[in-house]
Amino acid sequence: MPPGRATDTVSDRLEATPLYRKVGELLATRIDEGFWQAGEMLPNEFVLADQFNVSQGTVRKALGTLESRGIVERRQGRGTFVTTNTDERSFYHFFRLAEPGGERVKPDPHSEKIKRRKATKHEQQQLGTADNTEVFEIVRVRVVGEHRASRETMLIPCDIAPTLQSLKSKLPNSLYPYYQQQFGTMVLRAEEYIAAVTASKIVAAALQIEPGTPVLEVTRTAHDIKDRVVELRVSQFRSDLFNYNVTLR
Amino acid sequence: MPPGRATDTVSDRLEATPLYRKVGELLATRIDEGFWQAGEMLPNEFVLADQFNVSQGTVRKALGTLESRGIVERRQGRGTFVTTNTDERSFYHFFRLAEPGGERVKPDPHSEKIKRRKATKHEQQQLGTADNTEVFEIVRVRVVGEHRASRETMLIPCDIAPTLQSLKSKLPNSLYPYYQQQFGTMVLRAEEYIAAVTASKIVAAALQIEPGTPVLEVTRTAHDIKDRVVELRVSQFRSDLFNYNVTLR
DNA sequence: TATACTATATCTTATATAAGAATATAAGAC
DNA sequence: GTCTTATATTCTTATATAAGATATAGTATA
Repeated sequence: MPPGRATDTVSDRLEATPLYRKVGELLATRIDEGFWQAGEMLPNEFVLADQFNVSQGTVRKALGTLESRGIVERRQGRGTFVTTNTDERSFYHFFRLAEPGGERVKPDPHSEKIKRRKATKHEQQQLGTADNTEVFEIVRVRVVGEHRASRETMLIPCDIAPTLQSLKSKLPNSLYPYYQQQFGTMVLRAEEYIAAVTASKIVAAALQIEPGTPVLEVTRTAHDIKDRVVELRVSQFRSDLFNYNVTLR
Repeated sequence: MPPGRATDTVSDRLEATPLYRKVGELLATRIDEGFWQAGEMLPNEFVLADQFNVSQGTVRKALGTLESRGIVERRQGRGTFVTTNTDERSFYHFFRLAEPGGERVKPDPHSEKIKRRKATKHEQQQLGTADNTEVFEIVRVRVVGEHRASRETMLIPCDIAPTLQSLKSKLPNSLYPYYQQQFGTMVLRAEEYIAAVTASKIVAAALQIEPGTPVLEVTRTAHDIKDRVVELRVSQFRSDLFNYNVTLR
């Protein structure tokens, strides 16, 4: 079929979107809705091309956009797979702690508390949810070797992670893989605001440092495929032993 | 010409690189060497295809990689242009200051000092240069409205920016566009390490805050097309009024 | 018979090319 | 000046072929 159909009219001229983008959107929506789950293999390019009634190259280009957004991973000769937020991946993308001027570090969980409460007005606004939203609040301390590294306070709407509190065992090391496995929520983007503050008594106790010591305070909103906010997080990082590392391009 | 030639041997099998990547590398090298300058338009896809003896589609894919690396910008119907590091672009990519939880801010220069000196051993190592490297050291303070926002200390090897000190007028608002215009050096990537520290007397004076106040200290290496280090920079940011913002994906 | 190796078939994504459409700009007609 | 046309550019789509990965069947060997 030639790209420009003979039936072009003004009305569909207005909504002229390239085929590959339409296909890409449809695929993204399917994945968001759990049609294909984490780690699952998508049908091959030719099958998808058949389903959408386009050529393999067009499906290919659509899949390329999903790949660059981190939604799928592709391997020549193997197939196209829904990205699994493994611990590794999750840490690599969303946990930026590093040796000063050097390699990134991977901390271990040390302790955690979880409770259910109502979100404040401000939190509701940040989450983009209605009034009276209930959230889980998780406070977790992490260690690197012998040292306390961070104290994180996470806020997750209950309707996103309904069974979170009934979890009997400890929370998994990384939450985003858990969100994905349990609730089909795929964290793809995080927006962070970093400040230097003095450690409060609570933070100092958690990080085993003197109150008043400067620490990094990182405020984050985490977003899914459709850019919905799925988590609020405020973390304090010990900054004398570790740095926050990021690459700008 | 079909992709796999009948003359394939073991030796050229080993160096099997897709055409579009070879073409991309050649184009990147040309731009790095100043064959096409900032803002200049490249020949169109068909002309380049002719020059490299490949099809338009292959050139197109190569240009796509350069575009995603930020080396060129393309506009349908207009052409492909070497990216100009405008002030806007430079600030947007490489200056991450923002209102807490909100919009990015664009500060103005307030004062600056420049001198020439020998790099220390450690600096040489970070720059990846030989012994006895001479550098320019620039110290600059920036303001947002009435408030001091940052104090930056930049280190640039003299051979990268030979005429920097002879500059009569004030330094331009943003340095990277200047590097590109004057020396053909295109900063594409910056690696940053962020720490929370207490303001020293010098920093406190520059930022007009009390000594001991926590400030953000950002240590940066800036890299060009070929990933050479072209600048070292240590910046202190006032953190009570501003935050460091970054998007992770 | 069981096991290890090897070729082969088949499934997958990747690469290269070609043709036409969409977009921007300049030149020409009125 | 304003509209139309021409021209130059990138963008979209389709097609054919290559290349990578994996399972399977066959074969030799112990």
